[in-house]
Amino acid sequence: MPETPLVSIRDVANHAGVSVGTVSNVLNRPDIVASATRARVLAAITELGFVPNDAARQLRRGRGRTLGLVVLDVANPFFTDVAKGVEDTTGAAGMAVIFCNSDGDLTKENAYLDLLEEQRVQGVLITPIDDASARLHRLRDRGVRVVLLDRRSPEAGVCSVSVDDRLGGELAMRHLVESGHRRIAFVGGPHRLEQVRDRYDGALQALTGAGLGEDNLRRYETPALTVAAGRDAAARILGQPRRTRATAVFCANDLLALGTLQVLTRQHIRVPDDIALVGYDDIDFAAAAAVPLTSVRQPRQRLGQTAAGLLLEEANRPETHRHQQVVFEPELVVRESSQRILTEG
Amino acid sequence: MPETPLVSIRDVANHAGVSVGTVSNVLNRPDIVASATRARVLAAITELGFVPNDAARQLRRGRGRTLGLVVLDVANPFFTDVAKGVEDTTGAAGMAVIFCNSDGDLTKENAYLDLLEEQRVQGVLITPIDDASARLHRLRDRGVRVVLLDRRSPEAGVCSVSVDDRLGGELAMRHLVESGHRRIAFVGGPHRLEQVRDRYDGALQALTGAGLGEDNLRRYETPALTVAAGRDAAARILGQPRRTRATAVFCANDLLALGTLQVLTRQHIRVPDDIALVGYDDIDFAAAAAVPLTSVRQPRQRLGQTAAGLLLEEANRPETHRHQQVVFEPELVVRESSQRILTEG
DNA sequence: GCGAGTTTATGAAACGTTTCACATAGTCGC
DNA sequence: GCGACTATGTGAAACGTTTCATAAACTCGC
Repeated sequence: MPETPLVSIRDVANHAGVSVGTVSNVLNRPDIVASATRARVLAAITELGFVPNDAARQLRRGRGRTLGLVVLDVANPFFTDVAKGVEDTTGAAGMAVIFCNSDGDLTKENAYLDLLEEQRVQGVLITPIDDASARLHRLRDRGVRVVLLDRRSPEAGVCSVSVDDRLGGELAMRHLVESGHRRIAFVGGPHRLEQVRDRYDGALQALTGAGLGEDNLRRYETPALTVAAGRDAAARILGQPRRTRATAVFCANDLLALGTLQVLTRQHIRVPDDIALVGYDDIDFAAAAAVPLTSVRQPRQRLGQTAAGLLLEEANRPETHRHQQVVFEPELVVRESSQRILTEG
Repeated sequence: MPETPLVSIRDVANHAGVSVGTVSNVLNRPDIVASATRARVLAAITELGFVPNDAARQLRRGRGRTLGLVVLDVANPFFTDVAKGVEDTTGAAGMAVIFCNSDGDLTKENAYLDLLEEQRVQGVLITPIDDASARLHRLRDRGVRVVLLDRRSPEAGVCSVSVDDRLGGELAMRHLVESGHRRIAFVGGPHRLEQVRDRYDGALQALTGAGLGEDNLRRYETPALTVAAGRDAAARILGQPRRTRATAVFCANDLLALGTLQVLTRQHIRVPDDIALVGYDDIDFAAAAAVPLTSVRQPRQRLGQTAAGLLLEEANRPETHRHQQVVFEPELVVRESSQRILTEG
């Protein structure tokens, strides 16, 4: 297959009998060129099948038309919903998203950040694995705009869009405590993820708020926030002697909860009668689970839209842009997995 | 925030006391430069924090380091698993993926293809909405490599990686017929999606193979392959008088099946006793559903890996590359949603 | 210590745009 | 019919790389 020699702006110019500058003007500021010429150039463009080369434009302009989105796990519907939000906003602005999956692996995260930097993206939306402030600062210093996603920025110099994870943990735990549970398991990890820590801290706070203590909450750390990790954690919980075993489980996300639920069901542990279960994120599948899952809902799509919006604003109006930390509030959605079914009462 | 003047290959050259050509050589063919010089250049690179500009490289070389992936629905775990497979392969090759979500909308699909063309991507992996052969041909003629994903190419000139959807439909339907069902509903759409048509055709074929006819299969067309569309379809099915209502439902994918299941459960229709249910894709959530879902499994991740592999091969060794149509075989995974539970028998 | 060969480095051209200072031609008021 | 505008178009420089023909400096064998 012979590489077809691509047609450039120069070919278009020749074909239309104008200069290259004029063709460029037709493309970028059509209003300043006389309508007759404009029509002629446009005709030449379609006739030759000209497609502008974004690399050349980018080289000249300094930055490209893409932005990077770095998430912890593509397979997690939470992130795909966020991605959808991002895409809503960028698509409307004619920009493209380079989608990167760090998979919770610092090496991959760094590799992708390098790559995005080489692409001279407009900016990066990232849910970092750890605080990584050094790395992110370096990015910023090189002119790459950064917006933290699902993570609150500790400093004023960076935009961030997040959900109040402490509050979310608090809501979940308060609900369990009010349902009478006193031996509760927290499933989540790795601990270096801020979301996990915050949700745990929130849970603890609800506990002490109710006059209970740290010994009412047993923590099961997982290596990742996945269904498989949830299954493992459930096995560990069930390894406890029945009399001291937790009567309720709060999982740091829905995937963990679904994994946990699978194991419980398979072992004929009744949910919620024997063990109550609460997840986090309220992904669409939570409601469709074996036992519909109580979960803490986050505005996933809005998270993405807002983050992309902040980035675009920073890119397009740097002079008026003020960095801001947007924090959404989560909401507890109670379903069957955490409350006795009424018909049985 | 002042745009930091980025450091270029020329700055590195000056700093290291060599020519720009040499720096470029260090970057691209380190073996041909003397190790002392190489070390000096490398030192200068880290010292100045030099990051190569991929746009410039791309401009010179003709094509970039990215490829496009266009899917029908980001929110569908089937596609995120495929994407993960793609990423496995491209990541290892140091390439980036521009992830595009056509959302089943032809306008969006076209917009993204334009954008990818302007980016001068190495190639495009796409699950097209319709056959769109004209559009894809134009792409090919302009030197953009195309690999069809989850869709068999009708012509020899294009690589494709797919799963035998007719066979999948056949497996599902044969299973239901053998379980004694005679009034079966097919839920799926839109009809212009080839996957949907093939799965339906396969189902029909199993039916006639069993000596039954088209009137045993009632079709419920959906506007999309989503959970919400599944809920609507279920409502329509339940709108039928009980005596003529289907006793089994075959859904063109798992999202539809999960939506259907939700409605059935909420209406206290027992699955599988009152209505049996079979899905398609065997996404991870199928096994974790309210009633574990019988489904037709596809090698999702391998689909992505293979497609990306073919594209890279075509890009790197165009002379030896032969276009091929890879077709995987699906596999029926029987779970509770389609068979009476033994303990009840 | 010379010619042939090898290794290593150089510098300029080219890639396809955008941008900007400048040229040209037309319009207007008087 | 002149000066001052305005509207429109031009052409070359610049962006940061890669590549390639060529130069310079070594290394041999004799």
